Amino acid sequence: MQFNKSLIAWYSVNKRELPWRNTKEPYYIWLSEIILQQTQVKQGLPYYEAFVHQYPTVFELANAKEEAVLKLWQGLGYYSRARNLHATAKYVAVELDGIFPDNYTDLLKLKGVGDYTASAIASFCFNEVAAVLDGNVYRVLSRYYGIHTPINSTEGKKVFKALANDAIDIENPAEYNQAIMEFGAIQCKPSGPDCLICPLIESCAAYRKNEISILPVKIKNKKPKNKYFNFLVYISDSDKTVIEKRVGKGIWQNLYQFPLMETEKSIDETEFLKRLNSVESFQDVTLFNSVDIVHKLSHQHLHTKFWIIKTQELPEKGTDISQIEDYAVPVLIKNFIEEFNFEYEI
DNA sequence: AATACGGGGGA
DNA sequence: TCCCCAGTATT
Repeated sequence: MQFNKSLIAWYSVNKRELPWRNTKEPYYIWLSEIILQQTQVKQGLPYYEAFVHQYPTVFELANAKEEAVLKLWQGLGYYSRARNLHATAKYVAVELDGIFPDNYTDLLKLKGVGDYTASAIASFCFNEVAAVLDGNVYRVLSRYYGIHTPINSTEGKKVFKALANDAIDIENPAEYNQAIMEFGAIQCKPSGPDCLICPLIESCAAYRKNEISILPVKIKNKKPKNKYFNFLVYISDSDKTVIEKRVGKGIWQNLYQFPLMETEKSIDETEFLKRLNSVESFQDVTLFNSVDIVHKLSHQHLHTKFWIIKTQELPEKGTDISQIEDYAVPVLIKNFIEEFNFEYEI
């Protein structure tokens, strides 16, 4: 059997039951695809359920506050996805009367929708012949055809795109796209793939040449950069603290945090007080964590200290401590809030 | 052509 | 530690 027909046959037997597989409604497909970008099904699933429950149609999502969307997205990462999700919902609801574009070219124009997502929606919802190319597809194709071109190089993207367009089943692009991704996700896994029960074992170049473990080839990531964060956790006599919105560029845009003092290296209390007192009058300061909390992102390692500052008056307008859970915060801040337990402290 | 952008999980 | 994940936008 051909490569694509074999995958479809495999898929019909082995596919997982997932909520977005029971619909062709573009809103649900789009929502699931945005959530699943660089995110495993297991991690994204509860978020998908929450969004569908909270925003059953594109109109509810469009009418929501961005703050509410970010709060529901909290913990999933890559927050530009949530901001773009909301912006696109507003665009589709208002400008397109709630009707999503019905083809690859127009879908691609939506914020947060790139080549992969446009292909996925176009094929799943409208059966357009548009081959998806995600991490799973790269792996399956590179192994099956024995391609050593790095998948994250410009050349590689070109080569694999051509291969994907060549392999797609033009009679059933939706099934084929689902099939090759599912196959990559649960059988042709990054490590320890189940080759011995693989329907493609006879014709798989990587298996024949014993290259399963070295394919796909990928250009290595650069080392993450170290950063040193000091969060100023104020507690006033009237049980307020200071929390502020992250604006501008960089990570966690539009999420909330305690006032941040970033330093070149890890600092001690003397150094901290020196920098703090150059701005403010006396405070009672204690360090929450004696050892830096290292929050690891894919491109940054954040060495973090939380400084508890008890004070009569806040340096700026405060927020009731009882309300901090309402704000969308990075996981680093969320973990601190849970561990610190303000209620016990005040 | 590179880099920024999160967080969780597997080996 | 390092790699991967239903990638996209910006530089």
